[in-house]
Amino acid sequence: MGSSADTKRLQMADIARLAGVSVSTVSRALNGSTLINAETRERIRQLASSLNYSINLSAQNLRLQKNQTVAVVVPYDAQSRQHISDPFFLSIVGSLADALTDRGYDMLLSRVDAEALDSAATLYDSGKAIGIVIIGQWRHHDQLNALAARKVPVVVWGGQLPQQLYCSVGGDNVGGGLQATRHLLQQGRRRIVFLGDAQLPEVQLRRQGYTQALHEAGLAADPRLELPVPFEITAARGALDRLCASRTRFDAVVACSDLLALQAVQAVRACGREVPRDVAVVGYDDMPVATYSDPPLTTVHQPVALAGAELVDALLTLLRGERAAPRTLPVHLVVRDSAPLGG
Amino acid sequence: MGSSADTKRLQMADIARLAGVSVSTVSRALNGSTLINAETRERIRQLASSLNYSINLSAQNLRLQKNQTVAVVVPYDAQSRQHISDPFFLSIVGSLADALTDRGYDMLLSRVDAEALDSAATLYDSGKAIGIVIIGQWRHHDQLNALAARKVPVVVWGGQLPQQLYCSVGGDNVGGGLQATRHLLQQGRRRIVFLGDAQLPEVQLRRQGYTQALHEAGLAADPRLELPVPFEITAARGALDRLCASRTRFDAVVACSDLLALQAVQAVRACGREVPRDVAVVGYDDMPVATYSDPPLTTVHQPVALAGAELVDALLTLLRGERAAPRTLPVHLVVRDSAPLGG
DNA sequence: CCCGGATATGCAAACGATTGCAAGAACAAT
DNA sequence: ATTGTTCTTGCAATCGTTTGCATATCCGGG
Repeated sequence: MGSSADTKRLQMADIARLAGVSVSTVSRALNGSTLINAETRERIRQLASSLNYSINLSAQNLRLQKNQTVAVVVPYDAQSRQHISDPFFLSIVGSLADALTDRGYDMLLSRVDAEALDSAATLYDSGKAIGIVIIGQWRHHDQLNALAARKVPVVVWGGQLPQQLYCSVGGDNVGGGLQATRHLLQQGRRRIVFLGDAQLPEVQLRRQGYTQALHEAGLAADPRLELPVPFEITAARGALDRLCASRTRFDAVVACSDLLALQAVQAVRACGREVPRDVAVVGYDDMPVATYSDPPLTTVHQPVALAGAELVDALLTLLRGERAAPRTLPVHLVVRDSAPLGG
Repeated sequence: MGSSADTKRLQMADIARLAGVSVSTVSRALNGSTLINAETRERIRQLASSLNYSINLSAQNLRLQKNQTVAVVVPYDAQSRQHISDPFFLSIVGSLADALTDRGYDMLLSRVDAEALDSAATLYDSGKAIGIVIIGQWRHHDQLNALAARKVPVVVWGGQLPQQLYCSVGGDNVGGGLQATRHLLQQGRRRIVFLGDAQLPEVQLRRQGYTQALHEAGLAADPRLELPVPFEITAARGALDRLCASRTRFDAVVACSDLLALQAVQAVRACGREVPRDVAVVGYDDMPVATYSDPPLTTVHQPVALAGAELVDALLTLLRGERAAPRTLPVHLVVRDSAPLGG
């Protein structure tokens, strides 16, 4: 009694019966076919909408072999059971939601284990989605290549790598690393820590920019200054504290996210040094937190709103059967107090 | 040539032909029916998985009248064409993704115009989703009631109102407003600004807590101190600047989000006053930005991780045909520097 | 009065899976 | 040799739409 299931869902047959016509007529009327008498068509439409009828999409998709759903996959770290919580990824999700809605597609949001990115293909194989957007390459460039080889329509947010079969869209990571590091060098910093997990392609590329900037300045990269912190924020803090406690000197930090940068700020302060006087810090992503933080972060701005649109457009290109080339979106350094000009 | 569409998707009939059996046998084998000879079953499963076959869900859902998809709706403001970008809402989305994935459901993320919340019902009527989670009540309590009256399985993140037919899950807004305001009163603040759009039920409830705390302290609410700022952040800044420029005095602010609180901090500083010395500020939500901001925000913590789980559980209760009572989740004040103890 | 051509509608076969029922095969008991 | 059981498998109907084709109705012209 009172079950929500006792109200059976309306279907065309019901409308047809009430209107005294056949289901074919209802189908055509609702689809606006001119075969149907204009009056009848209008009458059926009124009836349907007054009953809040709307079509059963499983049946329609089955019949028309159609589907307007795109899967968006946010990988998670199975070991740490980490949630989707990184603000940057969530922003990309929001941006994708906007872009897909604008273009009339539905968005299916899924999580998959970051170690088994290829399992995302099930979403396509099963007909749940016509294509897949994966946020981040993580450690599995190979699996992504395998997906593309299988002709799964997939676009990945991330860096562009050699030997890449799939389409990627991402910020200019080399450029970002380069700009951040150059800026610090111009302010006279010489011992610059690089903070990020270089097993991730994007981080790897940023480190490439970092190294290149050092070389331009005639400096060699010091491995002791490369902190391969895991992705998770709280674990990063430990590594930072150890660095501060060690005899290793440093006067600046390039971090691979704004939250990492702020952890660095806190670690530096915890051992009695000041930002930016003793240590300048540059973040990455330019999330809202960067403007409001103490100090406001100098950071590499990523074009989030553009990201969603570019990812979706690339996927639609693939779906039309055309080739979609990887794209690199411009990034730029936003200078704030954590690594100011003239610091 | 080279089209991604030229590889036709596998179906059961293909597997059946290759295995030399009928589709019924394949169906039963893949579903693990014991009717099928164990050897045959294993052979078919191997074949299917080696071909990356996976079932067509439109067909399966149609046949089984089943669906494992829940729609999550994030309303947007059609006037300002505002994107899904509020960090709190995005966090709730992340939390829902976790909760749904854990329970084996898919999540369809949609946007709808906040003025037409009832249009979300299409997601249910069309069979796209078995139920709907709407994030926020916005101005349309009535529309939500209408949905519930129509037996659409819907759960809403928001406040509990009188005359409410739908199930809501939300933080304790009255309690949050009360705690925030009491805290400020205890620190000796007397002219407390309330910052938020009271057309939104959640804000309305928080204001109720605010007013109640004032009464407890023997104070009357001063309408000039209630700033009905729109939801959008940048527009709020203007209202704040006008308040600062006017002769209206105030020594504290209760804001309805952390970002609003930080706008208040900036406005206060812009007219030469200090936080918290001259004006104490309390935020709402306790997003990451609150810990890193300058100053770190005293704010009302909302249980985001719990929120997703509670919303999903409530929806599943409805889907079982049971009644789901509205739930109010506990919130608590986190005291940081923007409104410290002894300030 | 009959016929041709619109115009409007219905019949029935798909789409890809599931499942009740029937039936074939193998074998033992009578 | 006949019958009954048990174990496997296939047939065919079904889920809710869409759509090619057939059909029914109505009109004016010959």
